[in-house]
Amino acid sequence: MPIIAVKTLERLILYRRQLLALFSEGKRFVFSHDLAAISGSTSAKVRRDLMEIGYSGSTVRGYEIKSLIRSLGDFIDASKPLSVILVGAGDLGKAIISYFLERREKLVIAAAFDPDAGKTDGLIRGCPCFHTDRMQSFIRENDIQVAILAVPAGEARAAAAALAEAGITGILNYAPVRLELPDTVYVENRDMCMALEKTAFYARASRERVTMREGFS
Amino acid sequence: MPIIAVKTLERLILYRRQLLALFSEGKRFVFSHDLAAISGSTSAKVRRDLMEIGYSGSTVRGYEIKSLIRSLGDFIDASKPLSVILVGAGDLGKAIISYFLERREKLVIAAAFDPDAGKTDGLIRGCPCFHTDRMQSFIRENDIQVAILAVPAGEARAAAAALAEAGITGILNYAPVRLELPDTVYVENRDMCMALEKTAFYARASRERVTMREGFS
DNA sequence: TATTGGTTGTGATATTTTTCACAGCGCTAT
DNA sequence: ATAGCGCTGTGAAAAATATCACAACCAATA
Ligand SMILES: NC(=O)c1ccc[n+]([C@@H]2O[C@H](COP(=O)([O-])OP(=O)(O)OC[C@H]3O[C@@H](n4cnc5c(N)ncnc54)[C@H](O)[C@@H]3O)[C@@H](O)[C@H]2O)c1
Ligand SMILES: NC(=O)c1ccc[n+]([C@@H]2O[C@H](COP(=O)([O-])OP(=O)(O)OC[C@H]3O[C@@H](n4cnc5c(N)ncnc54)[C@H](O)[C@@H]3O)[C@@H](O)[C@H]2O)c1
Repeated sequence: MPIIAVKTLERLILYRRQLLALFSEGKRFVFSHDLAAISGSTSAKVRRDLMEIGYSGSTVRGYEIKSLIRSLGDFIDASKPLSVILVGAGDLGKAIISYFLERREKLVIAAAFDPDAGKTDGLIRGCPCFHTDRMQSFIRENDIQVAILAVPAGEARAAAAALAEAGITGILNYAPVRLELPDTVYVENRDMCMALEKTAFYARASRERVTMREGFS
Repeated sequence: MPIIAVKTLERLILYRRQLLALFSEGKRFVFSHDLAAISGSTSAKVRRDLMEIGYSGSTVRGYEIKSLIRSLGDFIDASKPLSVILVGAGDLGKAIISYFLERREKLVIAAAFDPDAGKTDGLIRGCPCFHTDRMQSFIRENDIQVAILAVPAGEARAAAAALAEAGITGILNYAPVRLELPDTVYVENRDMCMALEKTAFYARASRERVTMREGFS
């Protein structure tokens, strides 16, 4: 039912990044197997993924990087540059703001919101930070669709509900909490504990594999 | 070929978290459909996932939470509590340290490493922070397997290579860079830009879906 | 004791995603 | 010309993952 598979979208986003790097290195064309190699994919997958967005290359030169980047952008990005808001200007929130300042992408953090009086109505590294009271009206007035949620776990559900009520349709959630929201809101969970547990699991598996191999040699 | 599917592992980790919450609420038994509801899964998937780790419940009471948590732990966790190191004590790194201080999990950050003289040989919120020079010997002496990588993009490749050389088998990578490492090292990428682009994409899709539905009603 | 009701564990089936493999193409070199 | 090469686009097969659906189970109840 979804127009495109999640995994395909992730790869498309990755391809675009790698293509931008290639382009800035002066490359103008790329073959599916090269793009695969630098993206950790396979040539067949690359070709299939690009087929998905209706892009065609040449059998002789491969894909023209510039136009492919444009096609990927047409597919991935919104027509207008997208504003997002940050909810929760704690340690993580501040790190996110400073991270986004460096990068000049299509995605910009329009404002941050935090109930803590010490931080409100000021600027965090150039990004305006308002009191949470003003969050919903800001979303409505500026037609914000996406929010990054970096509030304490105990606050996450309530904050997410407020976001959904104000019309947000996508939440990037850093709190280790499952948000239960109407399915009009897309939630992407970035749970650090989960990521670390997963990494630890495969680290262990990897080490055991190596140990086993040594046993054979 | 992998002993367990990635997605299954992710769900198992999630189940455990939800079960811990249920247990602390005083619940002692849970049915597959309840666990599914709070984990965003389905009852069939829950049952299959638990089958995967060889856990059995009762048809009458469901699963006994305490023993299920134990079984999940046996499967997911290492036998000893696992130490991880943090590489790069910048904004993100510091946020990660303070995050892990709050939580008392099986996973502990043993030390941080940063080449910046202003931070070295000191403590960051109680976590020892050493100069990068000492990183490899620390890994070897303490038999560290897992590292969290939060260095600037330009440094990521070199830092990852150093980690791999010292024997790290799992890297949780926050830099927006694809690491090319021998396949003895498991790499989990947590690319924030990718996450945000993905969220924005589905936010847009969701909004369009809603708009379309309104058109029908 | 027999019936009911609601659950698990799991074969069987359906769907999704990946991989295979090759026809067909356009450039190059002869 | 035309043969050869190495690539793309894609149908078809395979593999991975999710879903269905039901026998077997057991406590509660009549
Ligand atoms: N620090 C990390 O590296 C890290 C990593 C992964 C996940 N997380 C999660 O991200 C969240 C934030 O982490 P942190 O370390 O920045 O915590 P923090 O306590 O430093 O910051 C949380 C901020 O949210 C604000 N806040 C509280 N309620 C709010 C509300 N209703 N609306 C808006 N803002 C509100 C607080 O005033 C505070 O400034 C937590 O849920 C944490 O579990 C953190
Ligand atoms: N800040 C965020 O929220 C955020 C989010 C996603 C991804 N990232 C990525 O995470 C990384 C770190 O982000 P940040 O905001 O903390 O950057 P930062 O510049 O604040 O911190 C980077 C730290 O790494 C240290 N460092 C440099 N080279 C090193 C090396 N070889 N070994 C160990 N440490 C080294 C620096 O001294 C600095 O303290 C970047 O790659 C960034 O793109 C950051």
